[in-house]
Amino acid sequence: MEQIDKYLREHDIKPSLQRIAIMEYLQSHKTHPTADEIFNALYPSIPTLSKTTVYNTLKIFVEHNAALCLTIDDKTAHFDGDTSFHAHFFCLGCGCIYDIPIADISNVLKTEIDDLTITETHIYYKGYCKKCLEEKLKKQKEIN
Amino acid sequence: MEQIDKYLREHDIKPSLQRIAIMEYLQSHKTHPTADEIFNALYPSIPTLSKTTVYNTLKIFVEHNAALCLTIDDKTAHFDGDTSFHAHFFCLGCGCIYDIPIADISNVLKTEIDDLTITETHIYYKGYCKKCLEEKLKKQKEIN
DNA sequence: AAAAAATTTGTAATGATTACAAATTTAGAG
DNA sequence: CTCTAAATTTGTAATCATTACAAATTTTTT
Ligand SMILES: [Mn+2]
Ligand SMILES: [Mn+2]
Ligand SMILES: [Zn+2]
Ligand SMILES: [Zn+2]
Repeated sequence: MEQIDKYLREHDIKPSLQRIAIMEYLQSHKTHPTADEIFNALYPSIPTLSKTTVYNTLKIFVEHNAALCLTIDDKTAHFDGDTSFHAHFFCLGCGCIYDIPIADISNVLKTEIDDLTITETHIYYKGYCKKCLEEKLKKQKEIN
Repeated sequence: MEQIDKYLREHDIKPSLQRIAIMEYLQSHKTHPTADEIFNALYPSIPTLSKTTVYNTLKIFVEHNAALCLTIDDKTAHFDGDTSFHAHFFCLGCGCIYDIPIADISNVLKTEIDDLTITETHIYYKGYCKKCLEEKLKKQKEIN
């Protein structure tokens, strides 16, 4: 818990009960949760928590590079407490998101393009996890 | 225009006045427009056009791999009539999206991971275009 | 202890997207 | 050509994630 406090300070974020709880949740759950999922998970232990606070806090985390906002899912934003460079897999069936380690491609990816200043690079895979692929094939069969 | 008709048929999409107009717009405007932008652009020439039709049609295009849906912008979906593999740059200031050619990284990117079946691979850069970076620096100065 | 600043909260608004049923158009059979 | 069914389009209402905003609370400074 002291680690979280330190992590926030290192990113110029003043720790508070809510901020610590949200960052602690982000870093201990590698599921890339949505704001809503974080709220529902923390609400029982922090009954005064407001959903607005979750949204506000996540925005602060992202602005201070203490967390990543993933726009891989067109329905809702997902958040990642791991800011190291890695790719993501998004299942079009169930919506789960997995981390995908990526070899060093600094020689392939650009850090500057023409007059564009790059601040973030994202690599996303989309497809179907094992469970969802099986269900999909089963439905295909039923049709034929 | 005949080209569009053929392109749609090749993707098993029955051409209609609206579908042709939307695909024609997508392929002739490399701006990665939103559904709303497409609607506003086509409405003058097709006054009966419904925004629902634009959404429905774009969904069909994506399902048939005749267009790409970009989730790079957390505000709204953008669409791309170019389905060849390329990366995108999204300006966090003005929201413009540029195509970024990408060297062949088939050796780096995966096509199969564990039990995950990949159907799409996306590479996104985020940052600031020249104009927006200058505005941003100007505002910084004003503060200091 | 009082005042100011920062943070949190609850509610209302926003805005993109979807659900749905009616209207229109297209395709096929006779 | 005419009738009927299927496909497509349309308009409106609903959904739902996110944000705006102002009041309440907590923290910091004086
Ligand atoms: Mn991750
Ligand atoms: Mn493109
Ligand atoms: Zn799945
Ligand atoms: Zn810009």
